[in-house]
Amino acid sequence: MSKAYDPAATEPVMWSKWMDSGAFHADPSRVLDGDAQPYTILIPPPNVTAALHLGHALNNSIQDILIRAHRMKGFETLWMPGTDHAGIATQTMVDKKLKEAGKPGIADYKKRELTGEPGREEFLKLIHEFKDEYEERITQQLMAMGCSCDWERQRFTMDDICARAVREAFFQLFKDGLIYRGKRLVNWDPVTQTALADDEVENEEVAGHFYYLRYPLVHQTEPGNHDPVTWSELVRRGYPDAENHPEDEQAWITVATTRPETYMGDTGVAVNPKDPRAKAVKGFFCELPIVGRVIPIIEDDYVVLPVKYGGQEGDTKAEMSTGFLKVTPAHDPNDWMIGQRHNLEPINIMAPDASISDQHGWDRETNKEGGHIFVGKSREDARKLVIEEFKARSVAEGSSGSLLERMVPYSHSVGHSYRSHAAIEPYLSDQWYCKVSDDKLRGNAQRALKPEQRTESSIKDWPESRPKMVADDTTDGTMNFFPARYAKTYENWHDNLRDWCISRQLWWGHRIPVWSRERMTSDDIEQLKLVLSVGYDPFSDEPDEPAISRTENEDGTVSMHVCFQNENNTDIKLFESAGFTRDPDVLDTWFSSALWPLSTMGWPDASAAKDSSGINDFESMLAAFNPSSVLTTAREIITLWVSRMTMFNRYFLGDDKAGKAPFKDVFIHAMIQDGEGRKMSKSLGNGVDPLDIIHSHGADAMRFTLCQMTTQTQDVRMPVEMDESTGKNTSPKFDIGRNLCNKLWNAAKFAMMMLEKNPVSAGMPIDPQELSLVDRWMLSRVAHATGAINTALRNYMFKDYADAIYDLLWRDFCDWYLESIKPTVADDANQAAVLRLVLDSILRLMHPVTPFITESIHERLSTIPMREVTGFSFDQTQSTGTLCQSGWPTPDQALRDEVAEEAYDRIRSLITLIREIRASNKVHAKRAIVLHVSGSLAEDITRWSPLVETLGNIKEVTSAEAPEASAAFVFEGSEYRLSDLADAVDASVEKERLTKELADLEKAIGGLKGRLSNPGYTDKAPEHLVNQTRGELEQKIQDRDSMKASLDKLG
RNA sequence: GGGCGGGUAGCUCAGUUGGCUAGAGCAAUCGCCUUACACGCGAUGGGUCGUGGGUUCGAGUCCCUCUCCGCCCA
Repeated sequence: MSKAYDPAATEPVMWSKWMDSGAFHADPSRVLDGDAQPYTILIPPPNVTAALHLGHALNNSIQDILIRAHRMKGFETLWMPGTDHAGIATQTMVDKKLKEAGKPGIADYKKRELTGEPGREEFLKLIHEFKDEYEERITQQLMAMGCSCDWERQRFTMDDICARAVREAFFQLFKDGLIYRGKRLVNWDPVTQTALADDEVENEEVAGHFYYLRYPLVHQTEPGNHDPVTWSELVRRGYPDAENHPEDEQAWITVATTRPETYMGDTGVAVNPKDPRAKAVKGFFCELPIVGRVIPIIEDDYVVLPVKYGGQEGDTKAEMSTGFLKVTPAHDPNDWMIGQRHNLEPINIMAPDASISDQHGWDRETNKEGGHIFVGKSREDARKLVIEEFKARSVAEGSSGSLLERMVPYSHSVGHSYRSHAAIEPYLSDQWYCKVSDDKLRGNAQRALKPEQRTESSIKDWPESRPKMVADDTTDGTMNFFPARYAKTYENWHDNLRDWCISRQLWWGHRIPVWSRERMTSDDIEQLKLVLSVGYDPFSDEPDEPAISRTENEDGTVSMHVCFQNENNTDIKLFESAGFTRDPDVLDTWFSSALWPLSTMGWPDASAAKDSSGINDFESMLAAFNPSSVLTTAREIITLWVSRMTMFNRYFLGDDKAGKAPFKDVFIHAMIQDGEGRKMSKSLGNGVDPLDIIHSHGADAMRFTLCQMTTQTQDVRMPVEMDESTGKNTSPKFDIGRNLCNKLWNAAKFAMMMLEKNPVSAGMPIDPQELSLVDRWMLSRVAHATGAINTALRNYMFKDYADAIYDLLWRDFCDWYLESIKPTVADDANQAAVLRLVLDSILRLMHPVTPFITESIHERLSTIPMREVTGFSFDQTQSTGTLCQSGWPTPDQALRDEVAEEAYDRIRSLITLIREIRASNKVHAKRAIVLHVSGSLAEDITRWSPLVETLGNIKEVTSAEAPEASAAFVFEGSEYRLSDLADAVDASVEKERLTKELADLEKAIGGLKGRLSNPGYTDKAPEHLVNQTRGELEQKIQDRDSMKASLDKLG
């Protein structure tokens, strides 16, 4: 074996070995035949937009640890790999890359499409090429990390298998009325020109202004005819302060807005009914400056009262408010609600790119409205122009002050696209919605949660969300978050859930399987019935028939939407010939992600599932592996993903639409930040590439370090440094993992050298009682570590796992066990057998975290026969000669040897004392010294003397009187001496050391005495504690007295 | 505005129901190329546990106040 572990030489070889062994392939029949319990993890499919980052490395290391440990524990494990098509992200990424390369972008392909050329298809081909490249890269990365996925089953959210699931799910939801068409405000991204879901919008604080605009008041005598309202009229109606204005001038009200550019879309002004001015302006109208539209003043208690009229002091909104609110239903969600309540018409004044337009709902010319100067301006330019124009005008000719009353700086949060980072425009459009607020979706998601993780306040607001928990229920109350606090995030999300906008105006994604025809008259419908085959009723609800929904329009016409279950339905052509066209939009990426637990298992039709690689054993996958065991993911997608998977899994897998949750546990891992607590990102340049770390430190080193970092907190920090020699980012934290691997390598090298000298021969299991102290101690430590690791795995405490490995390998095995057995192992057959067994166990316990190095060492170790120790066995697995399929250690409780542990701990304390003296007297490591023992413990020490001699480099343990030139120490109350430290012992060094130790003892004695003289303590503290304190004090006094005696001798 | 996480040694983090002198790794210092490992071995120094208060015989741990950093939601 080489002097140092070489990951680059080892990892590819071990990887091939695993792939050849077929160890990662899951066999559902073993589960269904009862040969093994299933253990399943579905990979959170990484987006095909980029290579994996360190966060992925962490998440996938964790999953591999869980999978590998359970494989060794005898479970039939399935780790389902795959990637996500990431609709908007991928499409914008490809568009950007094309533009950077000077090639035509999506805008050009859209033009082609308009001229009848194949634009959409051609562009999708380009995205597919991009996807293939990144999918390959991601796969390579996961393999380089050692991820033991079932690679034969790798999926992609847009492959045929997944597409079938999406089609079926959409059809069922559509048919059940849980997908509907709605015209309402969406979060519109004007850059990518698509709608976004609420959770794809990020709020950012933006420094802007509050603009105070004056709207003149008018009477509307008849439509199109209006007269100014004068201040004197307002005085008569009791409008406060109206008397301070010239009485014959036109009166105005002031609205405050952060978005003056939307004023062209105003269709009302609202005032709070509690406002004292409300009565005075009742029945009046406002005339929109420049545009000239006359809009009503309505009363709505949504309007915030200004402080002057009853608003709360200190409330920023009340302090900013004028009491009058311009209502723009088509461009603000709150205004939309007000508009709904008061029948105000929404007027959309923007084009999809957010420029001002009179072509998308603002019928400016027909209504003879002004404002043409704003048309065509971007929303930013329009804002400037509106302000300019208002500033230059006054309410009426001759009146004082401009229409722009004032501007106040104001910073507020504005929604931005999580993809393009453009400010979101609330935009009126027709979209498809999934009715997730329905109890069959939301309710099932809530009820899936374990009762202990629900909060009473949530259940109180919504009693039907309480898990039913009938006997043998495997549906409600089964899902468990780790750490538990994240259940709250999940619960809270559902409490405030709104319907999910699932259509996206993109090309890259699952095309919506709906054909529509808008505004059909009753004649059209009769004609349609004729066009369709004789006897065919488009409104029937038979299986295999398309699902049809109708929306009644205001003008009495009907819009019809037809959803076909299969692409090859012959009726599609019929409907198309009747004027139906396919919806051009695609589905939100999360729609297919939400089906991941189903689509990857061949749902809905296992027998028909067959993918390009020819794998066709989906037959029992769903039954064997759904629900999965655990989902490990990042907290930011608890809502986007975890919730929706739960809804869909339960909805589609239950006869009564209340099936099983898709996973038993949900583990939310920490987020890796840089040393300053910032997110790792490309723009900050503080990211660390997993492949760089694999090259510099090895995959195992990276995995161990990540495992050790994974605590239960929500963020973990990783100081990032630039490696000067490679110009790449790295972190000193990975050295821990590399050093650990090297330690293991060398320990194994040494152990096998010993085993060559003293080969183990097979035979009957050894009775632990026949073993030496140190062997019994070591087995006890393995048993202890196994228990600690099992507990850590059960609770997803990965740091505890890493620490248990570290302590077992480095502290117990290397520092003490190997050092202890050096002189004896070559001649002690039992000891050699224990060494063989312990090393094997350590390899097995470490394997899930550091798979490559352990597999490599195991390959050599397995050539040496193993002789077992009674009580020390391994789980049954489908062994194929690889470590990754070898059994997990299952030591009996009886191997936990308290007596051996206590005795060995005493020896270690004694050795530590001896080493301290050696160090303070600068005794060379090679110089063997003499230990003089006396007192009651002399017998024990003599019995341990071979160990003491080895570990302390003692050449002789004697009861003979020590010579003058010797160093004293106190162990368990008695004085011991070390002699032959050097040719002469420096008395002053000795004196200094003993004096300091004496002072420490005195201090401790003082503390203990103080505690015991406090009656509060002796009366109230538990008796065993008080006794313990008394014993301690006694011991310290003995130590002190011995120490004093030693010091006295020095003079 | 609501919710959550965090503030413990120079750095990264442990610290279970309150109970030994608050721990580990790295870094630092000193000594060692001791025949597995210098990616190592032995030893040493280093902390008012964010602030202020409370409960208790006893608080890093429980309660309250304030403060700073970060995340999520509105």
